[in-house]
Amino acid sequence: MVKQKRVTSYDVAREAGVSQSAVSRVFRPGFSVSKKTREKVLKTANAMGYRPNAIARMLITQQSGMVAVIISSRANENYPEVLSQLNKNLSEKNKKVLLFTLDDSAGLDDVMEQIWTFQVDGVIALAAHFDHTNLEQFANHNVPVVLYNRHAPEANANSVCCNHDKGIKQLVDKLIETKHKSFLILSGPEDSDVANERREVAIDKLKYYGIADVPVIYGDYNYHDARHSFSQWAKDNPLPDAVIAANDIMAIGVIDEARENLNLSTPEDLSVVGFDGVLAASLFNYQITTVKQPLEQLTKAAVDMLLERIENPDSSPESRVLSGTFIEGQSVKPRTR
Amino acid sequence: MVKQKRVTSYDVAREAGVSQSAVSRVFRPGFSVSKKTREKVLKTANAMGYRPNAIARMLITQQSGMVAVIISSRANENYPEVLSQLNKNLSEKNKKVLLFTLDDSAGLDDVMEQIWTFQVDGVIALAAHFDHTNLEQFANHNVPVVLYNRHAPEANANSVCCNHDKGIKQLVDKLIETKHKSFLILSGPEDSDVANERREVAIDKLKYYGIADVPVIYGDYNYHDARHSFSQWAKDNPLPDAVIAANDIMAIGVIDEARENLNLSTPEDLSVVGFDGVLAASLFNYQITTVKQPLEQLTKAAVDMLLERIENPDSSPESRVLSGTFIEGQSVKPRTR
DNA sequence: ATTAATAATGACTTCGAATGCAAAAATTAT
DNA sequence: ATAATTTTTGCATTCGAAGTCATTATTAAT
Repeated sequence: MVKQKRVTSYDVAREAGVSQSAVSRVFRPGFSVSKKTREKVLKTANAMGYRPNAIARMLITQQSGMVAVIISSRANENYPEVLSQLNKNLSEKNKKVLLFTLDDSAGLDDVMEQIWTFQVDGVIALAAHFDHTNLEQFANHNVPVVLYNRHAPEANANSVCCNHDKGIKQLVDKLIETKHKSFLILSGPEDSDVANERREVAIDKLKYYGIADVPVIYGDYNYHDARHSFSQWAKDNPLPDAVIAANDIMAIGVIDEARENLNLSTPEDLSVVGFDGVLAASLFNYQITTVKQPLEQLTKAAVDMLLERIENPDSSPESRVLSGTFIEGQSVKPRTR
Repeated sequence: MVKQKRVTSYDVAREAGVSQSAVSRVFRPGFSVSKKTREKVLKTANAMGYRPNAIARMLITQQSGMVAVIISSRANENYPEVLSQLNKNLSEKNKKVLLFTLDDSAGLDDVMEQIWTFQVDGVIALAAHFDHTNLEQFANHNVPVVLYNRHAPEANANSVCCNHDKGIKQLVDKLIETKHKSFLILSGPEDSDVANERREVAIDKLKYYGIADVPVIYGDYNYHDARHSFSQWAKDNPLPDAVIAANDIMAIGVIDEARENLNLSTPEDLSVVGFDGVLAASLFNYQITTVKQPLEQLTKAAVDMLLERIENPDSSPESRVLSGTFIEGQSVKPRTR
C-alpha cells in the first residue's frame, strides 16, 4: 500500500554515488561513460526500477518521439491493417503513434492545434484532405508530413500513394477487352481525393475508348451506401453491362443489391469491379475482380520517408507511387452481344 | 525560411506586460484571472500564435493526458471500429490515444516499460492477455487498467466484456431447437482468453443437452486458418450437422471451404454459426446466424470506467458485462432427420 | 471613510532529464 | 617522471508551464 514514488535520475545518482549527468549519459546511446560507472549505474538503476522519464526527455530534447497518425473517420476497410503496419514500422524506429481521428474537415484546425501542442516529430495523414494552407502551416511549424494514399507532387510535403491511375486503367481495359459496352461508375465521396482521382481516371479511360457520358453515382465508401445508391439509380435507368465501383466494399454492395432486390446475378447479368483487394473481395461468394493495394510497401515507404525527413528536414519533398496487383476474380464475364 | 522559434508563455507574458504565471492561469480552466488580463493575454497569445506546450505541462502536472491502448496484432475484425470509438470517446474527455501493438506476449515487458516511461494516465487493453503479475505491476505503478473484452472479476483491474457466455448459449440453444445432433467447434487460438471462454461455454452447454465429446479444432481467428483447419478435419471425419465457429470470419471460412472444396452448401448441408456481428457476416451471400457485440456501449463503458478510475484511484475494481444481440441469419436450417 | 474580506498578481520554485563547459582523471607520448 | 592528449566526470543551466505563497489591488461591510 506504499504510495510508490517515482524513481528519478537523481535518486539513482545518489544511490550509485555518481552525478545525475552520469546517470543520464548511461541511458543516452552514444555518450562516453566509463565501463565502471556504466555498470554501477545500470545495476542500481535496475535494482531501484528506474526508467528515464520520457516526458522530461521530450521537453529538453525538443523531440517527442511521437508521430501523429491522422485518420479520417470515414471507414476504410484497409485502415486497421494500415494502422497496425504503421505502428509496427514506427515502433521499430522507436517512434510512438499518437492517434488522431478526424470526423470532418471542421475538426482539422483543432487537430492541428493539438499537434503543435504535442510537439510530434512528424505526421502521417491517412485520407485526410489537407489543402495548401494546412500544408504550409505544417511547414511553418517545422513538422514533416507524409500524405498516405494521396498523390500530391505539387505540395510541399512527402507523399506515398498507390497507383490508382494504373489500377483503374487495368480494370477498364479488362472490361473493354471483355466487350462491355455500357457502364456505371460508383464513385467514392466527392470530398475524397482518392475517390475523385479514381473516378476521373475511369471516365477518361472510357472516353479514350469512345465511351462518353458515363453515368456516375456516389457512395460513402461503404456497403449500405453502395446498395442504396445503386438501387435508387436502377429504379429509373437502364442496367449497364458493368459497374466500376470505387472500392471493393461498394462493389459487394452493388452485387448484393442486384441479387437481392433486382434479381440479377453477377457476373451473368452484371459485371462489377472493385478496388483495394480487401479480404471480403476474395471470399468465395464474391471473388471480385479488383486491384490489390501494396499495403506493406506503402506503409513502409511512408515511415521511411517520414524518418528521412525528420532527420534531414531540408531534403526536398518526394513522392512515391507504388503499383497495385491486378486480381482477376469472377465478377466480370465476357459479353457476347 | 525563418527558423520559427517556439512561442513560450514567457514571450506572451513579456509582450502582454504581465507575468508568466498570469499567462499560465489564462490557459488553465478554473483559475482566477481578471477579465482584463484574460483578454489582454488571449489577444497577444493569439497574435503571436502561442499554444501551451503539452510536454511541459505533462512534466509539471504529472499527468500526460494520454491513454495507452494496447492492441494485440491478432487481427480482429472489430478492432478498427473499437479503436476509432475509443479514440472518439477519449478525445471528448481530452485524452489522447497512444497506440501500442503487441506481437506476442514476449513484447509485453517492453510495452510495460514504455508505459511507465510515458507516464500514461491509464491503459485500455484489447485482447492482450495480462496475467496476475502484469496487473500487479500496473497497480504498483498506479496506472489504472481497463481490460476490454476480458472478463476478469478476480483481478485488481476494471474490465468490460461482452457476455460471450450468454451469446454462445443462445446460439447453441438455437441449434438444439432446430434439431441439430452432431457438432464441431472451431475455436479461436488457445492463448486467447475470449476464445477459451467461448469454446468452454459451448462445450458445457452442449453437454447440458446430453451431447458430449464434441470435437474441437482451432484457428487463429482468421479466414484462411478456418478454411485450412476445417478441410483438414473434414478429410477423415464425418460431417457434423453444425459448426460453431469462434467468430464470424472463421464461420465464413468454413462456409467457403465447404462450398468450394467439399461441395456442401450452407445451410442445406451444414449449419454454421459465428460470433461478433461484423459486416461480412451480414452480406447477402452469407447472412450468418451470430451474436453482435455491442461495440459502442462496450467502448463507452471502457472509457467511462477508466476515467472514473483515473479521477478516483481508490475506487474498487468494477466489472461490467454487456449482452450482445442475437441475429438470426440464414446459416442455420432446421434438420428433419 | 476605515476596516475586513476577497480577488488578482508576480516572484520563485518545481517537474526530470539533457548538455555545454570546465575541472579532474586516465591514458599516451616524450 | 613529466608533459601532452584524451576520456570521464560533475556543476550548473536549460526546456516551458504550473502552482505555492506572499503581496497588492479590488470589492464589500461596517
